[in-house]
Amino acid sequence: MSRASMLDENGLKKGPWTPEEDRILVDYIEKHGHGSWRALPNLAGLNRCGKSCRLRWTNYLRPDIKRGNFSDQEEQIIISLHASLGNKWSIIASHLPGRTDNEIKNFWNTHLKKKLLQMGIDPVTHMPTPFDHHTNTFSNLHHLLSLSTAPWDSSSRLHTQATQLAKAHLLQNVLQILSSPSSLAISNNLFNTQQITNLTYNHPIGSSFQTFPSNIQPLQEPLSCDDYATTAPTLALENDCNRAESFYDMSQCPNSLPDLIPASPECSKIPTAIENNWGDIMDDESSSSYWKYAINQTPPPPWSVS
DNA sequence: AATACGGGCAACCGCCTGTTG
DNA sequence: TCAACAGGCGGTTGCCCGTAT
Repeated sequence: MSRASMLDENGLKKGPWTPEEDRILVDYIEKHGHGSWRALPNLAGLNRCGKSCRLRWTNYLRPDIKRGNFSDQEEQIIISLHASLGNKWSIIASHLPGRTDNEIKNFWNTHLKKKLLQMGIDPVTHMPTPFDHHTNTFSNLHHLLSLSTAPWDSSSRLHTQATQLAKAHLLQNVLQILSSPSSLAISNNLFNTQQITNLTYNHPIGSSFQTFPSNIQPLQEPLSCDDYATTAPTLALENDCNRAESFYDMSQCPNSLPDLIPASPECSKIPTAIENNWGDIMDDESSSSYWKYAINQTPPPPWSVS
């Protein structure tokens, strides 16, 4: 199911593996371990380069490879981790037992990327598509709103996600307008624009990203199993029961995830001015549920100083 | 029925990093 | 300190197959 077999300049075979080659490789590794990959082909009697053997083993023949479709939970983990890590497929794969980096990479490129685009999210930045200054429209907002009002299967989370994204999208564009030079005076009455750049909100499909595109979330220390126990109740408080439950469902406490909301208790304090204005812009559900303030600058913001 | 087209994915390529002497 | 080597990683390629025309 791939390129036709051929020989490279060293006479080593390239292209698809035959069942017989697979059997030889598996037999050898089961008996001796892989050891030096470069030496393995000769020792095992395979006319392949070591690299090809390693890839075949790690991506296909390893006994702990999980086959089949990705679950919703796996999807969410991939999206979350990609928002934090970018195309670090091997690290993402380390959080999904039985999945290979290659498999996740392919899944991302063929499925998730399109899915995010359809939802109006840039798959690179994980941010809603920005305000279109040429047409003076909120690109994709209409689409998101139509998604949020369309009939949905009750088992699907997309409905909620689309609603939340539409709200987030609207808010982001409002913020952009407020932060424009012509609106600076107005926005300064609401809050310091420097502070805006550090606002993050909890991505409805499992990640956090900033309202302004200048920064990507830095890699956080992975969550420990205990962190999951504390993260899930937080999520529940945020009215995101599905996601909270999904954390609880990780019964075997899988590999850790980055901290999606980089906020210590004091850091997560939402400034009153912003909170009040959010309330005017957003409804109750989203105004207080999906936003947190991350303090990562010095000096601390005025509202954190009594 | 034949052909064109596009999606999915296994495998390869080339670069980067860590290790060793 | 440096070079050589091995392994790992992300990006890309190209074939197979299902679907549309």
